[in-house]
Amino acid sequence: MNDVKLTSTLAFRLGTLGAVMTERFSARLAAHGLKPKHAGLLVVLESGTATSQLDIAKLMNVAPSLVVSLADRLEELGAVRRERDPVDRRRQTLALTREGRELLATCAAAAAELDAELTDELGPGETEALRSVLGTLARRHGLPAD
Amino acid sequence: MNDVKLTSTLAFRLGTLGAVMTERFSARLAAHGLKPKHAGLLVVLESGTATSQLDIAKLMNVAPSLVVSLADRLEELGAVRRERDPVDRRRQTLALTREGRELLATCAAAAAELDAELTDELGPGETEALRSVLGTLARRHGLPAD
DNA sequence: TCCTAATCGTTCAGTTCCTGAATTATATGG
DNA sequence: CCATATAATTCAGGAACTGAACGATTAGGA
Repeated sequence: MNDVKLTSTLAFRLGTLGAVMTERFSARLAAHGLKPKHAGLLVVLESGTATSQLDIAKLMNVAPSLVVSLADRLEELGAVRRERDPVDRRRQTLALTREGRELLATCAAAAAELDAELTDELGPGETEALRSVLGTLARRHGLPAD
Repeated sequence: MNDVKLTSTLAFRLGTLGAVMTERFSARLAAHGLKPKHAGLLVVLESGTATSQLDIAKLMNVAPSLVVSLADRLEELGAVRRERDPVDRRRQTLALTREGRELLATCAAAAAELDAELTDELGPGETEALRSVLGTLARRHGLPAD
C-alpha cells in the first residue's frame, strides 16, 4: 500500500491554492464588472489564437453557449466588438477594442498585486523558481503562455 | 501604466493549473463516488483539527449546511461515523472509520498519480523546487499542510 | 442547379454546487 | 426558569455551466 499524504501532493496543493487565487482574483475583478472567465476570454483574444466564438470555446474548454454570454457582457462593456465574418457569415468575429485592451491591463495589474501578496514572505529565489516551473507547466499542458 | 502580462502572472497560472488539477482529481474520485470536497473533509478529519461540523465548516471555508451533505454522503459510504457529543448534545462529532482511512489513502494514491502525470517532463530539481515552494505557500496561507 | 448535410451562433431549459434563512434541539447565563 | 445563544438540519434559491433544439448560412454531391 502506497503511503502518500494527500495534503502534501502537488495536485491537492495546486487545486487548493488555485481556488484561493481565483477567488481573490474574482473579488478584485468584481469592481470592474468582470468574472475570471471574462479575463480568460480577453486573454484569448489578445493572443490572436482564435477569433470565432467556436474556436474560442474549444480553446477555453467551455461550451459555445457560454462564450455567447461572456461575449455579450464584454460587448456591453465596450471591450469587444462583434463582427460577422464577411467570408463566412455564420461566424462571429470578436475583436478587442481599445477599452478591451485597457481592461485586460487592469486585470493584469490586479493579478500582479495578488502575486506580490502571495510571495510576500518568499525569498526572491523561491519566487523565481515558482514562476519558472509554472511557466514550464503551462507550456507543457497547453495553457495560455506568453 | 504597469505592463504585466496576465498570463505570466502567478495568480493566473495557479488558478488555471489548479482548475485543471482539481478537474482531473474529480474525474478519478468519481469512480469511488466522491467529489474533491469529500476528500477535503476526510483530510480535515484525519488531521484532527476539527470534529464538530461547525468547526469543520469554518476550517473548510464553507457553509455549515454543505458539511451536512458532505457528511451524509461519507456516512452513506461508511467512511465516517456520526456521534452526538455526550458533553454537548448539540454537536455532531464526525469520526473517520477504517473504511474512511482507506478511502483517504485511495484519494492520496490518485493524487500521486496525477503528480506523476504533471511532472512527467520536469527535471527532478524542478519538481522538488515546486513541491517545496507549494509547501511553504500552503503553510503561510493557512492551507492544510502535513 | 437543387437538395441534403454540416456548421456557427444563439436561446433556453435543466444540472450542479453552493449559500442563507428558517427550524428544531440543546445549552447557558442572568 | 426564561431569554438568548449555538449546533445541526432542511429547504428554497442563486450562480455558473452544459446540452439539446433552432435559425441562419455554407458546402458538397447528384
